[in-house]
Amino acid sequence: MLTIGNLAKKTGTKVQTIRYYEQIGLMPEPGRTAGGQRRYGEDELDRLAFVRHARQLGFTLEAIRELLDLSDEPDRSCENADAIARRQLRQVEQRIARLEALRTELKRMVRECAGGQTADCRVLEVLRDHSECLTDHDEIGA
Amino acid sequence: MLTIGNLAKKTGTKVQTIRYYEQIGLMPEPGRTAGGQRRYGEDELDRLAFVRHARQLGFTLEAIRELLDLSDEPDRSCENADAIARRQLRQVEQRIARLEALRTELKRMVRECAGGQTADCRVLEVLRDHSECLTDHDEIGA
DNA sequence: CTTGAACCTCTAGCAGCTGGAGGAGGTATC
DNA sequence: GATACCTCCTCCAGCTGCTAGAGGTTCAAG
Repeated sequence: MLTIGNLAKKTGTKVQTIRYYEQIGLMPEPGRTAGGQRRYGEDELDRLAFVRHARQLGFTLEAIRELLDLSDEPDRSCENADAIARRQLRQVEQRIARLEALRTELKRMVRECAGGQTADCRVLEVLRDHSECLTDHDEIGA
Repeated sequence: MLTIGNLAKKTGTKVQTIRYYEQIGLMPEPGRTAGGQRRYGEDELDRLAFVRHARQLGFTLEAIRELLDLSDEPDRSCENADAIARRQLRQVEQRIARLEALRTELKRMVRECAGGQTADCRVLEVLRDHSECLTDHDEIGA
């Protein structure tokens, strides 16, 4: 039986985060000691590891919820899980493409900085003059 | 003189966002009509365009605040602006590297999905078994 | 002068946590 | 059995960067 602190250590999660997952229903309510402290078993450890791994892969908590539901029904088709993973892959690829455009522009800004005074600073100038850039990469929400 | 709605249109910003920027001190308090509606001039248009452009490049509002301060003092050295841009570039590059690692792993997951039942689903299996992965890319905060 | 769009303020909410206050539980040692 | 000390508990507030809605006012066109 693991305390919440030990579970946190084993999975590289913060204690607060585990309680948060419980609160939003991503983790089950665990057993408690007489004094009211949470105690966890192997099942919970596995589940949390799954969640954390999926988070590291960038899945949203909602997507993870779906994946957990799927993995609770071993007889169902794999298609759904596959679709979720593909969607995630597409999103990652979009983000990479956007970031690469940003990188290009940032590199240009930095390269052209002559190290003079801010009045002539390319960095500031580029930011001021929107027309110099490729415009259509809408980061911001990324 | 621009209404907030027109300013929003010209800069591709939402009205609410402009008011939010004012609230956090990123945009100045503009003049008002007798009835209390905001009216903007060229200065504010330029400033907002600067902010939006920097946001599209992924700068945080804090970084933008610094850049705005710098560009208000044309005599100061360009070094600071350059440092901020370089920092941003580094961050973008790190994010790209992380996302590329994720892409690799997601591709592997998806490629190996045989389309069977969830009991044998590679997608779920990979998420369950942490040992199969390269571990050290800690997305999550990205 | 009337209409209707655009404006106003204020509050609350989103994701995904993180941190702190103030207090109780658990365990090792004396 | 007492003491010390760490971990645990709940509850609430805050972070970034907006976005949405309620409920009411102003402005410009016709």
